[in-house]
Amino acid sequence: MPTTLTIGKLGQASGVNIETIRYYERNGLLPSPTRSSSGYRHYREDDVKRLRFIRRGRELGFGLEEIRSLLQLTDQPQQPCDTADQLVQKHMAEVDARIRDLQAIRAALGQLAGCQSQTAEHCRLLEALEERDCCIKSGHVPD
Amino acid sequence: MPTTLTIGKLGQASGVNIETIRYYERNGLLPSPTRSSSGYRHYREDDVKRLRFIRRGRELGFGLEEIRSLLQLTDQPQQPCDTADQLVQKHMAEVDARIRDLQAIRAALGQLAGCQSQTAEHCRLLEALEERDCCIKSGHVPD
DNA sequence: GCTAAACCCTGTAGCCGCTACAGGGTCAAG
DNA sequence: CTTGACCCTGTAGCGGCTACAGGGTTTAGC
Repeated sequence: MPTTLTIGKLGQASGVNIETIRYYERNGLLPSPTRSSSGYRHYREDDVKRLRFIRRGRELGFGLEEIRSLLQLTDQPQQPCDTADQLVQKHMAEVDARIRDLQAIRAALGQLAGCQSQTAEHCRLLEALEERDCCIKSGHVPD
Repeated sequence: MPTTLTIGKLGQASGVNIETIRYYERNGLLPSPTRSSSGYRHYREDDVKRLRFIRRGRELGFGLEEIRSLLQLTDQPQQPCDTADQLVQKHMAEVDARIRDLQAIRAALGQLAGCQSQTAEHCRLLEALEERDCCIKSGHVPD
């Protein structure tokens, strides 16, 4: 059983795409691994951990810069962790705002859906987009 | 009072950034306007309407391709509008899914927030990211 | 008439977080 | 010894803008 992994194996073990792994390396989220004589990357178990950490952070909606900060904290276990908590709080507020925005959009769409008109001329959606001043409050545009 | 608008005035009237207006023109959402002898764009009232239409569509979270379809419908008022309604339904389902994803994330964050640990070593967030298998169900990564 | 500021033009590059090539080299199984 | 699966680098694309750089034009005030 090998103690090192090729990038393909690392991808399998961590659930992260190979191209994404190389991307993380370029961006300094993952340290440059050792190389074989032919230039192949060789990873260790630590890298699997680190990559999983990143993946879970992404699943929670953290940006890569935020994840970078969190990784820095794990690298220095004696550091105070209040910055981590602040990060969570801030992110949570953003998620909440995002949910509210989407719920407003959802409500507006609900009003527009189910148009019974046969032609575009009197379609509820099209009229709403053409004529109303604004359907939703938030200035934030999603997606 | 002029019947035509410069791009700056159009931007003000429609609430859309000048650079964005030019971007929409490049992408065929807005027709190429007439030009003055010195090459300045000159717009008509119709363009304000069209641009507002686009802006409202964006505020509802539609993509530019979807908005393109909707604009096509408004250009042909005799067309049936069921495609518009299908578009709304589809988009609404996506918004719903997105809201559910974010609520799952929000719940997971709520569990992690408020860590009382002093050091990163035993921080709740960092431990969660390092050790747990997966915090949330959806494979979809947001933002 | 002249100058300065405010506007307009084109074209290109950057943002985020990947993803998808092209065009090569390497390694392991049969 | 070949075939296929893997790996490498570098670059370009996605969406939906936004931000320049480096120019030209118009307008307001003196």
